[in-house]
Amino acid sequence: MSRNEFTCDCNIIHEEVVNKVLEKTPNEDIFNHLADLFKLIGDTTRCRILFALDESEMCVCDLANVLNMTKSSISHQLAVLRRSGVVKCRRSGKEVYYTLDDEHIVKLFEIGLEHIKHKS
Amino acid sequence: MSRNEFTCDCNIIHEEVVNKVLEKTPNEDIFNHLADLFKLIGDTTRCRILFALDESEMCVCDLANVLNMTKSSISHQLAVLRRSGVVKCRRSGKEVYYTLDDEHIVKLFEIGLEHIKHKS
DNA sequence: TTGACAAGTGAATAGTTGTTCAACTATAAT
DNA sequence: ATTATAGTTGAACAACTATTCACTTGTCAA
Repeated sequence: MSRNEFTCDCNIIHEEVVNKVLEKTPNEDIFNHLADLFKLIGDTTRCRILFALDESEMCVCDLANVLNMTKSSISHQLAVLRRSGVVKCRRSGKEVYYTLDDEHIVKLFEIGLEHIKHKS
Repeated sequence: MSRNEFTCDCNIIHEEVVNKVLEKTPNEDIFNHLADLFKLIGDTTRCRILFALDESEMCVCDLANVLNMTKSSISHQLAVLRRSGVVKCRRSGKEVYYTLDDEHIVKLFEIGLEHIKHKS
């Protein structure tokens, strides 16, 4: 019944602790979603885009100027953010305007900033 | 004085917006640190380790059993987490016991879980 | 309809990263 | 001392990812 029949290469040392923790462990999907969320904001470029959009709605060219990067690069990252549902966009003429579409992102940044202050 | 002399390949469309956002933009280090923090927890294995350690102090073998992974794999990830200062360890006999060492990690997970609930 | 510009996209490249494997060190027990 | 077990570590490999480049699409104005 122990787990080491599979890929773990060692004995259980504290069976009670392991069982208690296993009981409280969320299922795999939860961890995958959590990791995906943090991976999404775990990139300097995407962090800067999201920070910028938190200040103001912006088109791709504006963002490219703020970040001092190419339109293409920004556009690729915006596509990632849009697919994950944290930004949304609307077209107006030739431009496409992006806005934040997730109330949790800003909270995560706030705590992240606290963390940095605390560690430095 | 505009930024497009460098790597940006387009014109500023809304100069006021760009300037306003540029003023409020934190410096590069902040974004690098933020992204590093989220990258750190943006991995399924490290998420699971941190969740487990939030339940109880554990040694490497226990963690390997909980996650059903090899000791080596767990040890590598614990080294990453330790270098970043989010876990600490103490040796007792042959075993090395790890604990959470960062009050912000749990908060980040809480908001992350809210996000997931909200989106599903 | 033609030209100009904003934006999106697929393929390629370069850099990064997680796991495995095979050592190795550290500690305890016989 | 020898053996066994816990844990660490460096190198190698595979998988992933961010940016670049070239091209395409969409929209507006002349």
